[in-house]
Amino acid sequence: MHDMDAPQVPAPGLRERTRRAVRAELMAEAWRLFAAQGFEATTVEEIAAAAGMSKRSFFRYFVSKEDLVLGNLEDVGREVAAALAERPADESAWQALRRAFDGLVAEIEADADRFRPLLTMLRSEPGLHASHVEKRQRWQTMLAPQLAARVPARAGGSQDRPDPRLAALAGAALTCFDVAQTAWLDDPATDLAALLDEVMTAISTLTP
Amino acid sequence: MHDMDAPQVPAPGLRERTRRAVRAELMAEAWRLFAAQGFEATTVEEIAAAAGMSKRSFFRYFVSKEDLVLGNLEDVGREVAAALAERPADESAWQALRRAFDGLVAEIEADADRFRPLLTMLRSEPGLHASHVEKRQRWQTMLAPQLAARVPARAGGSQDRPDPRLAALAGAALTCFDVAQTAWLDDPATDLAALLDEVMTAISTLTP
DNA sequence: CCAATAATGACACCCGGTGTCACAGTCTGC
DNA sequence: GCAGACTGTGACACCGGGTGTCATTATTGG
Repeated sequence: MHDMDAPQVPAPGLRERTRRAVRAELMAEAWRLFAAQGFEATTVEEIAAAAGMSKRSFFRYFVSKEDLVLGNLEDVGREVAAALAERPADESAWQALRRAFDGLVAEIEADADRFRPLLTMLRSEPGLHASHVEKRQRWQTMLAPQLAARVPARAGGSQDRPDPRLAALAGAALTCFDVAQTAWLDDPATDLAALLDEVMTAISTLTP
Repeated sequence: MHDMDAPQVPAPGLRERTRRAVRAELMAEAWRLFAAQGFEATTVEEIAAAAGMSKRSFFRYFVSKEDLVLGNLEDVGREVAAALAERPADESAWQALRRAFDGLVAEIEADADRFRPLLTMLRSEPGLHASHVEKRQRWQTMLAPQLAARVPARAGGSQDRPDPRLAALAGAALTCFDVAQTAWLDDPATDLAALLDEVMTAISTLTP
């Protein structure tokens, strides 16, 4: 394999670099406005104007106004799924799920000052909240297949369709994460990791 | 307690009756159009015209186009919460949650032919799906407080804030319901109750 | 029958989002 | 150096969901 022709990952290329710069500029400007007037009250035209461009061009960088806020959530989901895939094989599904969140939890707690207003906005603005919940529910479909090896085979079910128990486990873990995150937002004293531990062990001990 | 002076429930009043009739008419007309062309492809103006009224009047009966589809979900959530509250006290939280779904499960299976296209549409149309997920997540806040008596007191937590473990249990049960419902849509052969049983017992047995 | 009240239609408007077109820049190969 | 091809951009019109307003029309109650 030659070098010189790597398509996207190792060669950002000037095109892609400027594109990323403009996206970052738009995000920064948008965030300033959101903090000042809220998400809904800020219009796309304002954001575009603040970054010195037309509304039409804004939509060439973000597919929607919500995408500006929630776009990177897709990658975060992939990171969690990757972390789950790399957990040792002797961990149970539930343990592995708990550990798969470690990176994200650490990241959030590391600069909580940046994440707290973001997450708070995600809960307060209705449209944003809906999209957030939906996007995060799609993590479930990324995580579920990774659990197959950690769960005994299904009793009677057909093997061709995806095992709903895996989806349920992944979904329950994500619910725990969401609940812990919410409690963490409401009570700045406690730390997120402890909350997640408490909530996930509650599921394992209180479900029979 | 006298009778004769119940304010709204037993005395619909002609005003409210016609209002309900118009709402029903709009829903029927809308559903016909949705089935023919899909949710997004059907415009509010079409629905209103089909029911013989202006677009403006449509929004006097439904706060949004999505509300026409998801409006009753609010009441369904209340029904589930009521069913949960009436479960015998000796049932565990998880058992009570499972049983609280019985009414809804029976209702769905009773006329599956009506629910199947509805639920399928909720999953296929993106905007609708987002609102659905969000609305159903609000069931969590209705169910969680009912579980307090079925769960041992928290270890170190403050008593003034809501117990996140309750929200996690309710949320996990709702996730199970959602997963079972999805599997039921994909595989018309199995019955919903059995799927819900399988998935909820999977959570209780596979979480350690 | 008449006055207060509610429902309606018509119209203008906002905002998120898209399609289109013409124009500028840049990057190629000749 | 130049003709392209490709890309990014602004301008404009347009769509559709949703709202504010106002004048007109039922309905209701006295």
